[in-house]
Amino acid sequence: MTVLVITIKGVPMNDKFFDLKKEKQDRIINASLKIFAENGYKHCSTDDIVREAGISKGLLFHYFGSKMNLYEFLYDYCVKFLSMELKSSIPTDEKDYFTIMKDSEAAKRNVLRSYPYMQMFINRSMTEDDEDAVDNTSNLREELQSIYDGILGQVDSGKFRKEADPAQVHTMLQSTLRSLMSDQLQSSAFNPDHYYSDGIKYINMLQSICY
Amino acid sequence: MTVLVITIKGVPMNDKFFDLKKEKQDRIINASLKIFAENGYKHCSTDDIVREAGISKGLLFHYFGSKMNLYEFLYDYCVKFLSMELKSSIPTDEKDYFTIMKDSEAAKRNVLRSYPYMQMFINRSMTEDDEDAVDNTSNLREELQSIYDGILGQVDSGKFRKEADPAQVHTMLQSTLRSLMSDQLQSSAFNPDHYYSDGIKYINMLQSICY
DNA sequence: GTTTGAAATGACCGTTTTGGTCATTACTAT
DNA sequence: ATAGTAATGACCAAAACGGTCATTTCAAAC
Repeated sequence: MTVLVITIKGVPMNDKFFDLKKEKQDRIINASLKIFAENGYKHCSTDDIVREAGISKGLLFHYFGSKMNLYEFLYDYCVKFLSMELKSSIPTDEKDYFTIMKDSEAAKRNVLRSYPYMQMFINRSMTEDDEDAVDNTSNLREELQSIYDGILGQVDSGKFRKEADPAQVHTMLQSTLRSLMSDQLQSSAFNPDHYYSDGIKYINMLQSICY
Repeated sequence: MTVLVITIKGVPMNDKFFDLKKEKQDRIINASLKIFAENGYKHCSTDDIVREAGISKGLLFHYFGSKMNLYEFLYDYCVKFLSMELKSSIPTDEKDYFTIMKDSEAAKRNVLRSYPYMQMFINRSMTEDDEDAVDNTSNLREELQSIYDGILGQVDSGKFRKEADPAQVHTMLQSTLRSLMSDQLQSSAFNPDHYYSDGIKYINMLQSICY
């Protein structure tokens, strides 16, 4: 008896996973995201994941079959979830850079409420060094990238004063928000709303000195 | 016959290490810094280090005795090297924030020329999760922190316009420079001077919109 | 309260990797 | 040649790895 089926996206797994209580699904997903995010594919151990999730090792492999399948499932899940939140939070006709970034942060906050380590998982994946892991998620990577590109493509940076280079400002903001999240996730009691309000402060300050 | 002696700083190692050609010393140090920086203490393997350094495993343990001793030696070495460069690059009577940051970047560039992964090693150590590794370097961590605190203590932020909060600006700049370095180290041909000139651009832009 | 089928377990497996050792070899300077 | 140190890498016991499976737990149906 085989328990693996092929999902729409092509990630082999046992669909019975989705019959679990949502809380348990998310506990497994979050534990996996966290351990992968912290150590990368190769140095992430399934023992650590099941310990973090509070489930048995057998169960993890019952649902996902292999470590690589789990990784692919997670990536697919992240791309779907992130793009959904982004699309519903950012109006396609918005052109102001800082407004878009605030909307994007609101989307991020929604993501973090359900999956605190989802953003870190994606961040870490950008420097993934395991060849197989990269190969098996390349299409998903491109899909996510094109969404980000699309959002930035609608920006009109006309309001920037001449001393403020939009590209440099964007790089700075991205770096700042990323390390802000990294720092706050490190601390024991992570709070998405706290992260969000901190992020908005930086965006507002940047806006006030860039316009 | 024991080959381990106690150095001034209290890190047990074989002093004969310093009799090696400087190039070989640095090859071993850089390989160790790189592997530790990429994986953290626990998931860093000595096999990876010797492969990266192009030496035999026996030699590494001949000089450093154990993985933990190597880690402590590296930390000690970094603190000494960083504080030396910082002290010689930043005048104690300089009060302007952006000038100090530029001097600090010049110091960093000098460090990177000899040890490209030194800064990343220290960065990674800030989120080290191995208890023993943290405990055994706690005094060195404090020493380095007090140096950074001292430098920032001499800053007079009077010239900042009211919309630009100095603390927030500093956080942003730190994050930006860190991810700038991280990105460039990722690429195959890392160039300290290239990193430096990129960093200066960000500092200049920030200065022009903060004053 | 018994039956039943799926959910869940964790001891266990073979393999790989780990930090660390040491008998041996290579090299260099007399 | 000789002597002494630099350097090697096969080797070790122990741990960790991804993955399996016989067994147990559990909840719903009768």
